[in-house]
This record gives sequence, structure tokens and C-alpha cells, in this order.
Amino acid sequence: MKQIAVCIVDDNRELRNALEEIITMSDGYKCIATIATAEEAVVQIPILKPDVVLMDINLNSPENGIDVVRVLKPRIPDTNFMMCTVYEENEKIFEALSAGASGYILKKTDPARMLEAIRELYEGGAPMSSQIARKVVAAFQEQSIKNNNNSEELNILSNREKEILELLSKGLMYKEIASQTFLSPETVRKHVYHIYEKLHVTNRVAAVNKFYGR
Amino acid sequence: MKQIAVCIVDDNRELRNALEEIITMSDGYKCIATIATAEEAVVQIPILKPDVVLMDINLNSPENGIDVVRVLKPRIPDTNFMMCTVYEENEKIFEALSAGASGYILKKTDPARMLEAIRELYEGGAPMSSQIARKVVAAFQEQSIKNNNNSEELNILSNREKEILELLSKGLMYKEIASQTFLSPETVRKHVYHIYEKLHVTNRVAAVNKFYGR
DNA sequence: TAAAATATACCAGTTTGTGGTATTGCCAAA
DNA sequence: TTTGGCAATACCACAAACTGGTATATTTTA
Repeated sequence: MKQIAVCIVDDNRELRNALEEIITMSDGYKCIATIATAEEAVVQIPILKPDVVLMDINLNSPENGIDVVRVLKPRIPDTNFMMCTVYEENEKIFEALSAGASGYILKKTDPARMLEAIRELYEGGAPMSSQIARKVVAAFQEQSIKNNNNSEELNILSNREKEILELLSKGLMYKEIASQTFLSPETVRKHVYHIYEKLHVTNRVAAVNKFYGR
Repeated sequence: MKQIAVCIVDDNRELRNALEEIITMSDGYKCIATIATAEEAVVQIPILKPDVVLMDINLNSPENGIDVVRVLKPRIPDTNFMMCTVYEENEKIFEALSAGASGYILKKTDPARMLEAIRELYEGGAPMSSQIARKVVAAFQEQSIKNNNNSEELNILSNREKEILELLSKGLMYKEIASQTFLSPETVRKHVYHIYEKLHVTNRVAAVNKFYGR
């Protein structure tokens, strides 16, 4: 079995050493580096190209572990990043995953499960506790809902108004909308005026945001 | 320990019986119903209000298991649905999760893990294999990418410019942006001027569209 | 050090936002 | 059936906001 090359990034020396020992002691894993700072991680990791990086989020430096992932993942897409942290906050989880991390486990995870997670990550999985998975799923479900625009506000606009808002949302000027719809620019303006009234907004961007979620 | 009330929906009699037996034999679980058709599921499950439903996707009837979840989840949000299927296709997974399922496991999962998954689901987790989790994460990341535009055009804007474009995209006026950023409105205007130059557009809406896809 | 990025200011002209008036046609309630 | 309301059309006018330039100065960074 090929050894999985792991790199540890954590500013806490004790934890770093503890993790290193666990990995070194285990068959099928090797620890090729331990790094304490974001700056060094950004420099060293692209050179080392480990299979898996265990990345702490808090690195008491201006850049945190998530920033490091954001920078590195596009450069070395074959390396998988596992966030390894004390946080279980939604915000951090989503930020980390958006940044390109593929796994997210808590520091309190026991060594055996930790090693298993590293292997899963290496084999193309996304190890995380089912609690964290639930949060990801919830976010996923929310996004699905957003696309299914709520028909309440969709139907308060007349067809003509929807048509004009659509053109407005492309960044066209009244003039341009007018010539496309064969209306007078003044009429377009009047429609827009009503659209704003109905959506309770006072400019194009806000109207577009309100009607098409975000 | 409270017994978790489970309901099984599967059109295959053998599998239904096998699952029922596993659940009935295990401490902490009880099987309160086994259902073979989508039609019966839609009728019975809201009455039974089980804690967890094991839902097969293929129910050789016009409605499949995902449709059943879509109908039932809004009616009985406290019941958690676990898709239990032979498929591991992206499409089905996302469709199921969008429909309101919280767990997704494969039929080949061994009984012990299956029971564990049921409990995790009941306790608020989203059990799924780390392979499936990876697909969900990938989908999640794609959606994030859509928001965080392709790095070409993202990086031609300075941080200040990105900050101002962000506020612009909320429909704020120069004045408002100025007071939020402690800049003079004239300075804001100048930044916007540069943003338009860089993005090759001539108004806010077009700039926002260009920078944040659509 | 030279090139960006950042910040401020002013000008001229254009586009919008806001509100008003007015006509036409349609649909539903009185 | 008449009346009232609303969608759609169109025009006017003022003020506010925006766009496109030009200018200048400081700070950051490559």
C-alpha cells in the first residue's frame, strides 16, 4: 500500500508533534513536513506537493488556514486539504469548503478516526462528521430554494414589467430597452417606476436583487 | 434510550423484510411500518409520523421516492428521510437532497453502519459515505465559484475596488458607500470609474453582472 | 525607482428617479 | 350597464445620481 504523504500545518507545537507522531507511527502514512506559519505553508507546500494537508484554521498570523487553502488549492489541485480545527461554526465550515478544502474534522477526533479520514480524503472522499455534513446539506438545500423563486413577488409584476425588468437586469439603458420593445423611453421609465413601487426599492440594482434572489 | 420509530418504503418485498428484521432485532429501534408504494407512503407516513423514513428511490410507480420526499418533508418536517438506494449518481443525490432528504446511503451498506446512520440522522446528522459527501461538497464549491468569479477578472480589481463593487452590487448610492467606507463620494466615484474601465462596462448593473456571473 | 493603488476634487453632460397629467382598452363589481 | 380600477402607453419637468474626463498627491508595491 502506497504511503500517503501528509503535511501538518498548525501553530501549536505540541499538537503538531502529537499529530506527527500518530502519522509516523502508522503504516501507510508518512509525515513529510510540519509547518507552523501561513507564510511558510504557502511557500513549502507547493514544493512538497503532499497528498494530504492537515490544516489548522487559527494560525495566529494575518493569514489563517482558510486563506492558505484558497491560495494553494488552485496551484496544486491534486493535494487534498483537510481542515482540522476546534471550530464547528457554520461560517468557518462553508468558508473552508468554498476555499477548496475537501474535508473538515474536529481536533478532538480520535487518532484512529483521524487516520481513516486522511485515507478517505486521499481516496476521493470528503470526510466530515455527519453533524457537519448536515450543515453542508442544509446550505445546499437553501441554495436550491433560492433558485426556485418564491412566486409571491414574482406575480405582483405584470408581464410587461417582468419583461422590462429582465432587460434592465442586463444593464441596458432606457433608450436601449425602448428600442428593443418598440416603446417610448418615457413609457419604459414609467414601467420601471411602477416596478420600484411594487418591489419597494429605489434603483435598478436593488430591484434586480429583490426579484432574482441575490 | 428512546426507540427510534422507523418506516421502510421499498417496492422489493425481500429487501423490505430484511431491513425490517434488522431494525426490529436491534435495541433502540422499532419498525412501525413497511410500505411498498409511493401512493401508500404519501397517505400513511403523515399519519404515522415516524422519526426516520428509509426511502428507496425506485418504486416502479409513476412517483419515485424523491417525489415522495418532496411532498412529505414540508408536511412533516420533524421526520427525517434517508434515501437508501443502489444509485450513486450525482443527479439523484442532489435531487434527493434538494427535495428534503437529509441522509443518503447505499443499499450495500452493512447492517451495523445502517443502524448507526439511522441514529445519526435521528440526532441531527446527515449520514452519507464520504464519497457521496465529496460530491455534495463539489456541488457546493461549484456554486461558490459561480459567486466568486473566475480569477482572471477577479484579480484585475484592487481590494478597494472589489469592496466598493460589493457595496455597489447591493444597490447603494455613492453617498451611502462613501459613508460606509469613510471615503468621500468623489473618491468612490473614481473607484467606480476604474472598475468600469477594467471590466469594460458603462454602468453598475453591467459591472455587477460581469463580476459576479449573471 | 517606477508603476499601481488609493484618495480627493472639479467640470460638463447624460441618465435616472420621482411625480404629475392624459388616453386607451379591458375586466370585474356594483 | 355603468363605474371604478388597473395595465399599458406616452409626454413633461425637476432634481438627484451617474458617467467620463482631467488634475493632483500620497502610499504601497513590484
